[in-house]
Amino acid sequence: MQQSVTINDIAKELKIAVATVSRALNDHPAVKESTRRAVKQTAKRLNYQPNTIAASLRSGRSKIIGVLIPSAEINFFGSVIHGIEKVMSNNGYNVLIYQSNELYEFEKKGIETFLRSRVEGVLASISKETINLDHYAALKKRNVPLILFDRANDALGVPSVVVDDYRGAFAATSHLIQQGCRRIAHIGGQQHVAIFNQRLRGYIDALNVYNIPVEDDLIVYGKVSIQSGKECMQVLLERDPDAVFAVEDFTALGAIQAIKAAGKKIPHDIAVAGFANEAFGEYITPSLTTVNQQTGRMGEEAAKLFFEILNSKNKDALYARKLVLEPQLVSRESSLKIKNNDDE
Amino acid sequence: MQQSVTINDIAKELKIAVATVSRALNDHPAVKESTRRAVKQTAKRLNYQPNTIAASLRSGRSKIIGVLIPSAEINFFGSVIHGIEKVMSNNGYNVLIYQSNELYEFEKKGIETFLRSRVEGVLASISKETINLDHYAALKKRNVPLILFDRANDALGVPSVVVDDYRGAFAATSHLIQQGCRRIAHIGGQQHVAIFNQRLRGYIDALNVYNIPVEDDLIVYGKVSIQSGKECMQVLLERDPDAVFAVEDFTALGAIQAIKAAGKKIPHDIAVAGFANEAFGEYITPSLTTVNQQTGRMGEEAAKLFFEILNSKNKDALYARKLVLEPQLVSRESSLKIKNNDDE
DNA sequence: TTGAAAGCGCTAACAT
DNA sequence: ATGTTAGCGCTTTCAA
Repeated sequence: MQQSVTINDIAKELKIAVATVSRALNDHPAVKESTRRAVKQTAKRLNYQPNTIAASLRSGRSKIIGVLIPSAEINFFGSVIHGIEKVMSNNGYNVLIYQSNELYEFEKKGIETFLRSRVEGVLASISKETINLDHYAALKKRNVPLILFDRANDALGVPSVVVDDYRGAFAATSHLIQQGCRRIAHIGGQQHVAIFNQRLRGYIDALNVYNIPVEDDLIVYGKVSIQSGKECMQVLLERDPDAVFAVEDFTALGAIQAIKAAGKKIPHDIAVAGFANEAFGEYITPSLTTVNQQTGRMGEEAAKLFFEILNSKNKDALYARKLVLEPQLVSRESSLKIKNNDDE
Repeated sequence: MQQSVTINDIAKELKIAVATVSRALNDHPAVKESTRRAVKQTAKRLNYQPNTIAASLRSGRSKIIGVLIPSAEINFFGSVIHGIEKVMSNNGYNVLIYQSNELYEFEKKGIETFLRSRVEGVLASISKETINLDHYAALKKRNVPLILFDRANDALGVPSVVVDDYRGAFAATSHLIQQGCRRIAHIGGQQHVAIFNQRLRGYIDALNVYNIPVEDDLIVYGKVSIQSGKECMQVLLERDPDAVFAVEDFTALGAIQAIKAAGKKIPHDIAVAGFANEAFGEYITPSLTTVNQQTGRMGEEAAKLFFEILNSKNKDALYARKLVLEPQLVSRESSLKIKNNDDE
């Protein structure tokens, strides 16, 4: 950074007050058209760049929001960032990124960083490891709006954008039933993560609705990874399921590998469904039946929610706000035992 | 944002000067241990949060860097962000994100936003559409270090981190030759994008080294997408190649679809290699031979380069700096005609 | 080792 | 429609 042109320079150049320059630059109505033009012209000529830091300090509005995610390396979050940044940048806001790496300590640090940077809002997805939520409460205390996406937690009482995990799981399980499966296993995730628990519930309720007994033996819990999916499936294979609904796509992928290794045919012997609609699902063999979560839209909606809160007088009214996106079943080869294109 | 605790409050509380508080908080050596402790203690008690905006304005150091990428939705860039953010956050720096959406106008806007935000550096990947590079020169003029990654451009004379696209392409093509292929086609990308051009050159040189004639007929240029890959391959199929090296993985995927649709076997009739090591390549059938670009490391190295420049006296000396990461051939089913695990 | 004071660049009363 | 002025919260000389 070198000493740059300020509004002072422009003011001197035109022999007018800095206040007028400031007003002209910000399109304040009470400024003569001719002055405005003159100011903007010299600004351009001097190659003036507004200093948002100074503006922030004075106005108390940083025009920055913080986005806290587990990892930018995960496709899902990259996609959400994409949606968030799009809306923010359309509204003249900047996006600060912080990754928790699924670690509570980092998450806490991220919130502190945001607070120090005086972000005007935080959009966050809670890390898998996080159980204590006090650091989020700190935001509320300082009146910084918090909006959760995907990994939300109702206990915080903040607005959130989530996909209806329950219904997504219900749809996926129902689909497997409709394909004729009766011994449908489930590979679950960490149950303190709300979305994983809801997917389990959706699975159970779908079985109930179809009067299929829920067998504890057919439910195992893993760590949400390819490797874990493979291991869980190896356990399940001994219990002879005719389908498996995995808590997400990588788990499903591991399950597929285990099933293939065991010499069974998909979907003929065992049908498979995942959750998340990761890119690879479309290209593997067999292609993977899954649930689409509308990631890009999730980011956009979370960003919009932020602006709604920002512009509302009665902020508290919005704290109950919860936007639930409808998940979409994407049925592909891994589950289609019956020739049927209804679901696609 | 509400009126928060400032160092003034702490100073009053302890009846000392704000300067002392500032020094204590920043671990300035010339401050008595007891005062430092007292200050930090009251800071904590009053729930003081430093205001980085004020600090930035005064010190002229924002502790923010800007990252400009085409889209966070693309896995590759998510992965790079991951690496960048990791290093930055370890060094107490924050990361501002801006997406160009591959559009020149957005890219320009991003640089302006960064300049206004007084970022201390910019790490960027040039959009595919960008030909005019003046907006980058503006950074140099204002002494804001620019570091390019992946989509670099030597004409700018700024440090960069890239993968050796030429050698990656050379390795992939050589590998196809070693597998016994002789009529190796290439589906290229937009040739004004340096990395695509280098991949073409790597392909050509590999053929030359092995004394295989380069046939113009076997080279077609696409738009770097699944659909484009498919269309290009359909054209190539009429020219009877026994292998195809695609400029990147999605193009390769499209090519695979076209080859399968034509009833040919991979790799027996036509071997396929891509570039980028996208996640799906490992899971498709046949799994895709490709070139790994070390994305996470690319981000880390770019970030480290920034700190090197920041801490160096002779900044100009570093402007020639170019870090070339060695690409890694990942040979998988789509090209392995010979039983041979040497390359893996 | 500490304090006093200036001021980073801007905005927003208040005054004219 | 424009000018004057007082800071926003912090860091950093300079002085003690």
